[in-house]
Amino acid sequence: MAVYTPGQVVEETGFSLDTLRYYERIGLLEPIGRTASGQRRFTEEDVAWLGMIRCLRDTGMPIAEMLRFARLVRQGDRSIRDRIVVLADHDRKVEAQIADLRQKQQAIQRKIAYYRDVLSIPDGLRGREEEPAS
Amino acid sequence: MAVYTPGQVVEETGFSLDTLRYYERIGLLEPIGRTASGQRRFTEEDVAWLGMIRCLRDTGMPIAEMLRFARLVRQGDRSIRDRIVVLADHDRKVEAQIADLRQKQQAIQRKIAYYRDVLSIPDGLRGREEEPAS
DNA sequence: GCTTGAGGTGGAGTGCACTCCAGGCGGCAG
DNA sequence: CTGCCGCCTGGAGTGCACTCCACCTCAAGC
Repeated sequence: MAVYTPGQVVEETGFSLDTLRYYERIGLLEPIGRTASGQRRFTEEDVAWLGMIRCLRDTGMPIAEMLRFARLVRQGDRSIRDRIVVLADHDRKVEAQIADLRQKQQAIQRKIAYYRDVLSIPDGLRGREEEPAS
Repeated sequence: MAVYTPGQVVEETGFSLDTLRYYERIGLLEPIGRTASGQRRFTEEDVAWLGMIRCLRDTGMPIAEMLRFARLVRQGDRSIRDRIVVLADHDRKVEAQIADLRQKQQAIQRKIAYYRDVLSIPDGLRGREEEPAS
């Protein structure tokens, strides 16, 4: 089974070396295997788990909650129902996040449109207008 | 023209009183008008600007960039082209953010589906399966 | 007149998620 | 043999965006 050096994992996952060590320290990664001289060697499984971490992190899950999820994963198959609960809950939060982002984005786009509009009115004809209620 | 007490602005904008003061201190809000005894009174315009701030902040614009935008706004109409550049640029970033979120969300949903699948297989028939490549 | 509550100030503190540093080790290319 | 590179450790430091604190003042209600 293939193993990865820290450098390769940095390359593959996009996490910095310091971040990987940090994640191990706080227990988000279980202790990573070592060579005789003490260097880390990540397994395929470690890298896959880091992929999961990336998804959760990039969708805004705080580390404390990822830790809770990590503990569930370590409990093995009997925690699968709980894991579904955690992920489904997070999925809902991501959905809400996207909806909120879309809404705010529309306000920004309206503002851009408003500015474009102001520019398209020749200076001489421009009255004292209100800005839109953003 | 209507004015708002700090409490009313907290109510309307959802920013905390401390945050409002902080925004004024760092110059994200221009100096807010005061009563004779020194209490803030926000104008309609201040509140509208706070609405803009909220959009930008909630879509991930760092304060440093909001400050740049605020400076443009203070320069008046001749900065409108620059403001469009800033907002359009940010709009693109928000779009990318949403796309990324959607993608990560799908990975999470696949994971949920995988877990549901594991649960639906009676224990006795369950083999030694790999987790999906997240 | 006294309490209560909203608000004022300057400055220190917080929480999160890293990120950096000094000093040291093991392997290998020249 | 000598660099140098990649990696090791414990611990300190960073950046961001607030948030809290102690202490003070004003305005209104009982």
